[in-house]
Order: sequence, then structure tokens, then C-alpha cells
Amino acid sequence: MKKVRTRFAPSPTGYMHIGNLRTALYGYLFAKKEGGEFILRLEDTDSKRFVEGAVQIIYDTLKDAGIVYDEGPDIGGPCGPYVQSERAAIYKEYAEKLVKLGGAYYCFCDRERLESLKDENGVGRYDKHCLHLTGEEVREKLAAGVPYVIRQNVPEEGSGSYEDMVYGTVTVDFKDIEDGILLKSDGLPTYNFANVIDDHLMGITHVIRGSEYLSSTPKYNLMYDAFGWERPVYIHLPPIMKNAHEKLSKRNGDASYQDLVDKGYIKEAIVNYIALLGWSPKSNREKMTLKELEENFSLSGINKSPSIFDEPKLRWLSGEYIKDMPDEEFAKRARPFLARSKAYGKYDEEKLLKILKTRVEILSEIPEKIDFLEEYGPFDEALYFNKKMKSDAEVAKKVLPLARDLLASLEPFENSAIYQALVGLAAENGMKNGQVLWSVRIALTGRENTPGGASEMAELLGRERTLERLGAAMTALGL
RNA sequence: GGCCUCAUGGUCAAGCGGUUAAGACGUCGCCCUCUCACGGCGAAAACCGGGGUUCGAGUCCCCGUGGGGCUACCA
Repeated sequence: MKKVRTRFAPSPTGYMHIGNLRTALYGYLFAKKEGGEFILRLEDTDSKRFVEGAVQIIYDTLKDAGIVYDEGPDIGGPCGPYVQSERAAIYKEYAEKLVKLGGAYYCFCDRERLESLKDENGVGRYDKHCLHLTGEEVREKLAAGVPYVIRQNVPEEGSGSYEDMVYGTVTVDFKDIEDGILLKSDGLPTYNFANVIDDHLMGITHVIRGSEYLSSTPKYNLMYDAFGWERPVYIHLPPIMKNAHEKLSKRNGDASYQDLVDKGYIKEAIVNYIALLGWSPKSNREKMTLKELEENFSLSGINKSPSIFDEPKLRWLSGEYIKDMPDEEFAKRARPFLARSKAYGKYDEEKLLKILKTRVEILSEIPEKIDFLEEYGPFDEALYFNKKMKSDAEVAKKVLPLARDLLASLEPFENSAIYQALVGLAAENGMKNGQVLWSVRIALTGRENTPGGASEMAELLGRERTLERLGAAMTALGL
């Protein structure tokens, strides 16, 4: 059996979108699952669309996501170069060869004539005008330097079929396919042509790409057939949508890989999530590492219908990754976000992280979750009221002084000891635990909700700040 | 317009002729609990419509409707 070779062939025109990344991911997963190779090729034949820095983004994104290619522009390989703009001579040679084989022909029609072929709606296909030029006429024009393109010669009758691995049999009548341009007048190939030549020359066995190529695949096959080359297996992927009507794209939103990483989504979760968009594993387990995805990937699990990118679910997955992450790893990843908080550097980092770990799904939530530590100030005494805890300002007036005295000398000043002490205080004074705990927590933070209980907050704040705030709260209550 | 293609809860999806139509996210409720969160338990929620085929259709066929794509000297 031939070794499986897949490729990811992006055009360096900007950001890596989630859809692009998924196409790359599936190509990678399939190749690895089959023990094959995955290669990266840059399709930059349209100089007008070239965007500075886009190539680097492609390298960086793949690397960051853990998608490693076996051959590519920056690492080389036996089928290079892997950049189409550096392969112009190859395409020209093959285009001329295809002309000789009857699969293509020279066309000298100018734009004006081409325009005249279209109807009021701008539709109308080429009429094969130049196909009927004699060999002599072609030679003359070529010699005279008349600008030309090379067009594919699509049969006027019949149809082309192929078996797509996800969509099944796809058939298109040749009469619905135009004699597309293979080699532009600037000498560079169009996507269709360069793609076929490169995929063949690079030994690609499985073409994995978006479903937008579903109906143009028969014309690729025509070329493979004309050259006498073996056709690859096609695997078309449904689009990833922003909503029911729009495809995910930079223009519609900002769901590029980098944007998500910047927002603090855990990158493994992003990769995991997009693998699940359009593909479902045999088992019901959804959280999977790249390695596990490689092992479990299968073409039969690929879905045919478009899927909508659901950020809430990505959020959840990201949170799962955080919760399962070793503390040191979480610390490493959280630190840059921690640094954005006012509380950064003023509290014990380890304690902060511990509190954050189960309360954060994406890293960018970190600052907002702990900023409150530095936002202590006068607050409404109605906060002391809690029906379930049977607590209110009057209770607080009783509790706070006792708590302050108790905590002033408590050793060690640490969560469970503090908790035990406060509960003990409640018992001694015939109060409910909640009355003490609630009052203290409110006094310490001035907030109805905090990421942790009274004892945890006290530990975090430290003895000095705890006593200080207890004192301030008592003063506010008129004590 | 022509052609290709898709259609199960709000979202991702399982299902591949006979099921009480999985599971996950989200939502809601309950439990746990020093508030929040975590965790546990539970609930509501779906086969686009119409014709066939069949003893039997979410599953097969046709039509319709709706969505997406292609129809460039873009990829």
C-alpha cells in the first residue's frame, strides 16, 4: 500500500482562521493515524493578495497548535520548493505538456472579447474560440508576442464523477464547467492548475480541503486523467460557520486562532474543540489530547453539514483543561494574565492561583476575578443581611469584635485553622456558623460574592490586612 | 439564473429500516457548601414539509422549502 501523504496548502493572505486550522488539523490527524506524512505548501500564486507577515503566522500557528509537518518551506524536503511562486518554471512546462496532450490550449482572447461573452448578469462562459486556432496560427501569435493564457480543454459532452470520502458520489456535467485558465498571462498558474501539478509531484494521496471545491473537482480529475496520473482520494470538509448564514471569517468576527489564544483560551482546548467541529469520535469522550485525537481519528466520523462555532462550548473545554492542569503548568500560563491585575505582586501567588483554578475558564478572566482584593472600600451595611445565614448588621456588630480578637493572635494564620477558630467562636456564643462566617467575609471584602469563604479570604489577605479591614468595618458600623 | 451540496433539541452531535431518538455545551431545578465556584443528581428541549417504497422510515427514493458553495487571468 502506498504511504499516505496529505498536505495543508494555505494561501498567505492573512490570519489563520479556525476553518483553515481545522483543515490543517484533519490533514495532520489523518496522515498520522495512517502512519503517513503531512506536508505544508504555500500557495502564493496571486501576488495581489499577498499579505506581509502572513507566512510567519502560518508557521507560528501550526507550531503553537502542535501540528507538525514533515516537509515544508522552512524545513525543506524531497519535493521542494514548497512555495508555489518558486515553482513557476515547473507549471509552465506542465502546461505546455498538457497542451500537447490535448488537455489544454493557448488562448489569445483579450479582456474585451471575454467581457462580450457575458450576459447582463455577468455570467457566460468561454466559447472555446481559440481551441479552433490552427497550429500555424498559434505559432504565429506566439512568435509575434501576443499575450496569451493556457486554458483547460473541457469536453463539451459527458460528465465527471468521483467518490468523495465524506460526500459520496459527486457528478458534474462537463457542459457546466468552463474552460478555465490554467496559466495566466503573467506566466503564473492559477490555483486549480498549480494545485494539481503540485499534489501529483509531491505524491499527495489524499486531498483534504473545504467543500467549496466539491463541484470543481471533476475538472481537476480531467487534468489527472489527461496526464495519465493517478487521481488522489478526495476528502471534502463542511464549512465552519459563524452563524446559520455566515461562514467564519476574519471579516465576520475575530475567531482566528491567535485571537482565541489572546483571549486566554487554552490552546489544547482550541485544537480539541475544532477537531470536534465536524467530526465525532466513536466514543463519547470529548476531551482528548492531540495524541489521542491522532489515535481516534477516522474519516467515517466526519460530518457533512456545516457546523456553527460555539464559543460557550470552547469555553467549557478550556475550563476543563485548566482544572486538569498541574498547578505549575497553570501558574506558568496564568502568570501573564495575573500580571494584568492590580492585585498582582501584593498577594501570595500560589494562593491566588489555587482560588482561580476552579473559577476560571479562560485566562483573561483572571484580572477581573481578583481585582476586588484591591478594591476594598466603604460598602452598604445591607450586605450583612442574609436570610439563609440569619445574618445582618446587628449580628455583625457582635461577631466582628470577637473575630478580630481571635484572629489577632491565631497561629497558624491559615485557612483551616481560621475556619476552626471561627466555627468555635460561633459555638461559644450560641450562634450559627453562617452568622459568623458570613459577617466576617463581608467585612473582609465588602462583596456579596467572593471566590472563596471567610477563612480563605482571611488567609489570602494575611493577618495584617485582615485585622485592618475588620477594624475598618467595625468603625463603619459605629463601633 | 445554472450547477454542486447540506438538513436530528438553542449549539456540537450519535443513529446507518424496528431505539423509551445517545452523549456533550448551554439553560433550569435540587444536593453539597463559610457566599461564589468545583463536584453530584435531575429536568425541559429535536428528526424542515409533502409524497412514495416497506409489515415497519430520523434512517431508502422523489418533490418542495430553507441553508451553504461554485459559476474570476482569487485561493
